[in-house]
Amino acid sequence: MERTIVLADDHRLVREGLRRLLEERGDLRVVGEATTGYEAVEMAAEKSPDVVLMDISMPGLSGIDATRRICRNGSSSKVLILSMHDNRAYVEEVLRAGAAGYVLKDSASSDLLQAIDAVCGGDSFLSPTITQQVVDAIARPADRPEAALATLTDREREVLTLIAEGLSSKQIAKELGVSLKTIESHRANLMDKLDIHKVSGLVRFAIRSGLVTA
Amino acid sequence: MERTIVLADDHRLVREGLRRLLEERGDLRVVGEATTGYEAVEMAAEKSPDVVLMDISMPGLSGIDATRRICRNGSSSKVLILSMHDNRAYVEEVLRAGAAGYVLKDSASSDLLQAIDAVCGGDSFLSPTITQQVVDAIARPADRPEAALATLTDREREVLTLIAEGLSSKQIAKELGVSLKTIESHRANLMDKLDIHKVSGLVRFAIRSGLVTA
DNA sequence: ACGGAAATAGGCCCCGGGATGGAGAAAAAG
DNA sequence: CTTTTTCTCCATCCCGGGGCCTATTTCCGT
Repeated sequence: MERTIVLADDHRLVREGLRRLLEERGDLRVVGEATTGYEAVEMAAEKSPDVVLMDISMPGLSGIDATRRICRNGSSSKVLILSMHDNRAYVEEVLRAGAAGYVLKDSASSDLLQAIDAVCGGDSFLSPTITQQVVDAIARPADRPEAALATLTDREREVLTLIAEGLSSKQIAKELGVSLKTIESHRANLMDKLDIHKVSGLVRFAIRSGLVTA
Repeated sequence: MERTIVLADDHRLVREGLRRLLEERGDLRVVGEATTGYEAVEMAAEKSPDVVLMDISMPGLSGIDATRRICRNGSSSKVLILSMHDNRAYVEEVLRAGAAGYVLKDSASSDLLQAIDAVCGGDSFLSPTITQQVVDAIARPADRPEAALATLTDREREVLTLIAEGLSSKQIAKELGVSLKTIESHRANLMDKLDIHKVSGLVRFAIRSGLVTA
């Protein structure tokens, strides 16, 4: 089955190179080329390609903004970002904009072809380097707060959880069936141990520690 | 260059099948098989393979715990999880345990081979389905609150951010160079608009919205 | 020019809760 | 069995801030 593709990149040589790379495979056909974000949005609407291969840095409307518009317009086209940047912040932004994949420009061509297959199949694709970063981000967080969390007693951890869930000391007291004063003590003690003296800080600590979800 | 591999799975037929699958390629050699988590840990220490291909559900020590031990022992072996479960909770747990990749059991064999190459090269690898989930998790958060967030004025959003960062109204007033009462007004207004009347709720909303990080 | 939204500011009341300082009982650790 | 930790409870002080109401200025869109 043939896949249709729109290329969006402001450098002609890059577009021509990509076009040859893609069409070499036989089942991929480039049906349009855009040189600005605006053109990419228009062309996505006109041609309804399976994939829009989008560069981020383009004159006028950036690739990120173009992605946002295409995805917001309920298009069935998948946007695959082709970028030279491997910052995690960038990646998060384009994914939030609705991109289905993120391929680095120094990837092997096989990676790009694989990415196209993945997004056409409804899956997401991230370049290995990006995947690495995402995995690091998932793996890291639980390391730090765990130590401080361990210094709390079971009861204190329970109280902290309920604080982070938005209950007042009075509500917590009722919930746990003890006196208001008791909760206030636990509260004071855990704040002391964690050296966090604001509700906002406690909530963020509880979320980082996995006691509650944001 | 030849890669050495240790298989850890409690089902013999699975191990034998994997062994053939891997050795078919010529540059992969299975140097050991483990049937429990304990055996996997021992074998990783003895043979120092490039990759430990680890099932999660094994009698005794689970694959997750085995992964944790192997990684904590400063082994240079990469652990590649081979699992039938695609729960995000599972994935996060094994990644935190130190696994370099996560491959689903219903993947194509080419995915598995690719995963082995990736982790040997120092990259991480996630099965496409898993990548999809991770991307969703990154992309989603900004969707829901965005509507409510849009009803806030720039100033209110600014104040909300500072509240979530733990500043008191007085500090925010100083920071923004306006009167305390002004901040209290903004505060009251944004709480009204969001219908969130507790600091804890505001902080969680701000985190979900991406205004601040946990 | 007029109406509305946003940003600014003030007053008043009162509740939640942080800081400080004890104190007794039960459970775990030694 | 003693010591320590944990959980329980109480009092006083006073600040931060939520609820409620009003008012001024600026700016934007009609």
